[in-house]
Amino acid sequence: MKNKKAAEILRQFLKKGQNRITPERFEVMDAALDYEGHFGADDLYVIMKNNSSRVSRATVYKTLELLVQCNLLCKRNFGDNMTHYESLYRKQNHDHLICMDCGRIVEFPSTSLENIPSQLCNELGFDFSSYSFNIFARCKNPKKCKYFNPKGKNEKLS
Amino acid sequence: MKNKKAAEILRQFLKKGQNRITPERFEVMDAALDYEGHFGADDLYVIMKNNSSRVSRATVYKTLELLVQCNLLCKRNFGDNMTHYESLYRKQNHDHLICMDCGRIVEFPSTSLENIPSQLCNELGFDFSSYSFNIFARCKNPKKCKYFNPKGKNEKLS
DNA sequence: ATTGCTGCAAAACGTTTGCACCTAT
DNA sequence: ATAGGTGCAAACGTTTTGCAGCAAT
Repeated sequence: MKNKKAAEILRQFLKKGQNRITPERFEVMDAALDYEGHFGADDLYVIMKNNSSRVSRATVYKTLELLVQCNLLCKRNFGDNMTHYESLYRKQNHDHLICMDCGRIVEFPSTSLENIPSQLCNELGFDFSSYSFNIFARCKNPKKCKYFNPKGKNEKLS
Repeated sequence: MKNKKAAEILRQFLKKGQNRITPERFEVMDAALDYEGHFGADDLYVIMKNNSSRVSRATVYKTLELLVQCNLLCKRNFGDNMTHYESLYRKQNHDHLICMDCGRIVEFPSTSLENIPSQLCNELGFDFSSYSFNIFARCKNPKKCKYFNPKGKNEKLS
């Protein structure tokens, strides 16, 4: 177990519920927290398999949900109909700009929004939970962008 | 054809490309623009089928993309891994609050954000295309909410 | 006549589920 | 001993694709 502090958070969370403390869950946690950037559940499964882990796809998917519940991860949706996860552990608040040409994801601090979401919830009579703010844009010079993806894989984003 | 002005927009758009002007495309356009609120591509297909249309699923999916391209529709992603479409025709700019208990979608004007997205694109060296701003929240009193969904269908949203 | 569009069914994709076996409690 | 978790494969729901026939240009 590489992330001891996070492991303690997970352990406490599992104890609180009726959840069992299993090695597989910590294995998934380590892989998830070590991942740089945003990943899909299946990506992580493949990575773990390539590192000769024996966890199953089902366990990876279920454990990621647990990690979201205890705030070690968060979910993101960038419009490509798959769930992206991202470590929240030791990270500051930020939002995302997605390049529609090359698929690059640029993070920027959320300062511009600050307390707009919770304020709006109050006005509308809701309890704030979370928000997502994504900007979709294009490299100023896609041809010269080293990430340029001529297939336009992310064309469908919006 | 019910929406004559929109039909003209679509017609011009199709002519500009190498696209053909077919009755099916106008049929999908009418169904889409007449829909109140957000809909999935398959929802629309089923509705059209129930109204004894002969369009195929493939045509509905493809035509919706065309309608997005000519700005009659826009895509939304609320985190449930399916694409929601919404008419842009005669609608003002707004964002969405999604209730995680009952799934209700509340629209509110985008005034609070205004020009933040395009400003940020400039700073980061991108050409602004679009943005999405979703707030996830819960009814202050879910038990009394007439939309209350005890199954928590939208629990996975974030 | 040509090329793009249609409908259909099959495939693809990410994700969830059912179940027999296993293991933490 | 008994919930709850695991791995596997099958099922799921949404979306895309291949293809033969059709229709707009």
